[in-house]
Amino acid sequence: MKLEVSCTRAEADHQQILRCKESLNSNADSIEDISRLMALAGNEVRFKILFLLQKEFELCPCDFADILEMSVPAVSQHLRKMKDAKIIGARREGQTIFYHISKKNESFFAAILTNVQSKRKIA
Amino acid sequence: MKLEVSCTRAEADHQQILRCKESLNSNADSIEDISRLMALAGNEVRFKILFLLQKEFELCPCDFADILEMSVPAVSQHLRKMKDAKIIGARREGQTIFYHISKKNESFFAAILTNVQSKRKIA
DNA sequence: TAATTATTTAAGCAAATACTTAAATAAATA
DNA sequence: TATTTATTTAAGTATTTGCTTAAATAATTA
Repeated sequence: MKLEVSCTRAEADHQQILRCKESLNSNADSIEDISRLMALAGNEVRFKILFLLQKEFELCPCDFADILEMSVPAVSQHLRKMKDAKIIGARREGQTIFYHISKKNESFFAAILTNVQSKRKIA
Repeated sequence: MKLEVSCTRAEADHQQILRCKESLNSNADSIEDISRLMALAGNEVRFKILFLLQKEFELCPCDFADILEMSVPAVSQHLRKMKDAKIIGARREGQTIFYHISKKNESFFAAILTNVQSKRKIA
């Protein structure tokens, strides 16, 4: 891949391009963090898990397996990804492990999940 | 995969499970829509494109190629995905095509992209 | 302590993703 | 009209993802 300027159009605004590069650079960490969160929430199964956790506060892997009609290991692997990313947390009660949305990301996902309900009203 | 109830724990709240299933069902369309948006925005390159479009209003494929330091076809394929999903729109000016965030999703992404800046302040 | 139950982990595989390079469109200009 | 420029499209490929099945942990109960 060429690393030179790819476009030679006269109208190209080089100040704008520089400004954009700097903006990406100074926000690099949070851009990476948030796009990672979005990628995790962008899987339909995980999005449903987050949607349900917001409504019910906490649920266990076998609840999810029942509700989503999928295997327990498949659910468990999704939960693990979100737990690794600190999107959700876990609490043990005997053999059962209850998952919940972590405090840290509660408001972020609340803002996104709001759109599920509002969109339904419109439709 | 077994389609039966996967978990036999006595404490399982069958009303809760039913309520969850119904909630997913009645919101199925918007859940699918929004998780699809999230998946598209969850790619770091596309997230950067949206971030830049929010700041600069409109940019062309070769601007993005310069700024993101990647090939024009690679950029173009990301733009196409977002255009197909109506996340962004396009306007032609001679040979140059300028992309912008579509009115429809402007506020949705604004809410998400806000977190980029605020997170930077905290850090 | 042995068996059962809930969950996780690991290996394997099919599908999806994101790039590459080359070719095709489309508009501007010589 | 031929050439250049901006963009898109298409084919090929390596990587990632999300499932499956089987085995491993961990806690409860008989």
